[in-house]
Amino acid sequence: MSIKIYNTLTRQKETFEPLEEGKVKMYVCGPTVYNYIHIGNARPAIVFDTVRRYFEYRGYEVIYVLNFTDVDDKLIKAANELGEEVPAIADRFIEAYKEDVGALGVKEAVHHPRVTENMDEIITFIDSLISKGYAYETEGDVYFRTRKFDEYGKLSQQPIDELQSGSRIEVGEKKEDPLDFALWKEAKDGEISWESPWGTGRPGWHIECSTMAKKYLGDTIDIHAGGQDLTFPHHENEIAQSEAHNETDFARYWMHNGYINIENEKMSKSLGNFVLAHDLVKKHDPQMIRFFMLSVQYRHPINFSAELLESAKSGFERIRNAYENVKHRKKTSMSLTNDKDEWMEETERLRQSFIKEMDDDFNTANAISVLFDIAKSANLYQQKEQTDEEVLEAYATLLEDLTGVLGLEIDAADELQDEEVDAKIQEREQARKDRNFARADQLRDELKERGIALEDTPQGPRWKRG
RNA sequence: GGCGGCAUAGCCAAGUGGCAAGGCAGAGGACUGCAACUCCUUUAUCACCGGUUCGAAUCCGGUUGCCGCCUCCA
Repeated sequence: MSIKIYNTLTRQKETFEPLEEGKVKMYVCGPTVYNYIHIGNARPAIVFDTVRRYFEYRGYEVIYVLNFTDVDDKLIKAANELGEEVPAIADRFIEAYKEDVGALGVKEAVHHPRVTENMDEIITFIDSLISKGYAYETEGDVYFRTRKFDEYGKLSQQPIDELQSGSRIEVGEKKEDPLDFALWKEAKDGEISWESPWGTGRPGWHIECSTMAKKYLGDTIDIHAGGQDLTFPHHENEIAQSEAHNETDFARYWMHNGYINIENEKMSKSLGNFVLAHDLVKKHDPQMIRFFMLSVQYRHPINFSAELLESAKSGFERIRNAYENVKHRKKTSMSLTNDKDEWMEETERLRQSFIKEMDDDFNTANAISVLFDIAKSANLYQQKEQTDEEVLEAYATLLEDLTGVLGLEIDAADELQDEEVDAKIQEREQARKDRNFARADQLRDELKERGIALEDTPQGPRWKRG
């Protein structure tokens, strides 16, 4: 069995074949760090983290690179507005990004390159493009000669002449052609800048990714990923730069995630209808946000609302309950042999069906439906009069493994310990024995007010927070 | 104007040629002292109109509606 990926470049699903056996070289376009990220920015972080986790689950080593754009127009603007230096702002929001995305279960990348730390490589890259005739300098700026790259438009599948009709020609244009894009921008007075053969300035937006992907992963990488809107022009330009420079294919598989909408409208900083991940993870269990995001195929749009988040939460509770049911039952189970084998086979069958769904272009929506199948199966087994410890353990492990692949943390506190709660439960049990149900209910209500939910099972009472 | 996507039950969402997954919400039942958890039962002429086919949500043509990219954007 093999993993299939929908490749934007070919507009079809293709079997994944790594350049190097057992390795995946993956570059994801990261945030421009001038503000907190909104939940739209959180989607690619979560989606591609899940892709990475799945590759790892399937035995690949993933060299995961996610860059930070720590100098550009928006950062300079923010610096002016806040009266701070660009690096201070960048540092602050890189930390915030890591914190927010970390709360959402996203693993740290293997490399987190920053533009400002790769300035030499960027300048060398641009210089080399000029030598090859793919770029030219005018009045301190350097532009890429777009029409010289024959395959321009192959990712977005736009005929080059149609692009021109839509492109904006700015006043005081220094470009040879409106399609040309900036590799290097001359610094205005007081702007943060670096020395270069073309005077002081800073890199254009696209060049950083070409340079850093090459530096950390090589001339050709396996997977390049990002939001749908980056397809054009960002990724198209990256291809042009990298392939002109390296004279080989840049990325083999291009993956793009769909948008998050608010009230069916695109969420964006410019429209002002965005929800900051920073705020959201404080209001809701970040696990639920992640579960919600993964409940839809990554290429499709998601509509976001508090109601939908609640609905996802109820769903995830079901899976978590099944896990707790199994864990709890394990305490009172014994070893049996009669139907053990078929249940063990059942757990393996369920694991395989999860793999099958994820193999199909990381279909997390279907993978989650397998999680629900597992929950049902586990609940049915757990309710039998006699249960086998190994089977229960197999279900628990299965749920831990597969929720882990999705970056979800199911492993709640194993042994809840609280003497005061235990004392109340004991008291309630006595009251129940005495058929003093008024007192028993009173005790249960008291606990509930403290955020502790009691559940009576055939194996005795248990409790959980929430 | 160019390129592309979407339309499936009250809501969310898979499925892309062979009897329409799953979840949430609702209804009924089992379990329970009552609950909770759980289990069982239950809800769809797949936007519309044509066509291809033994067979279409799925392929083709058209219509309508919504959305995105072409300009900073995940």
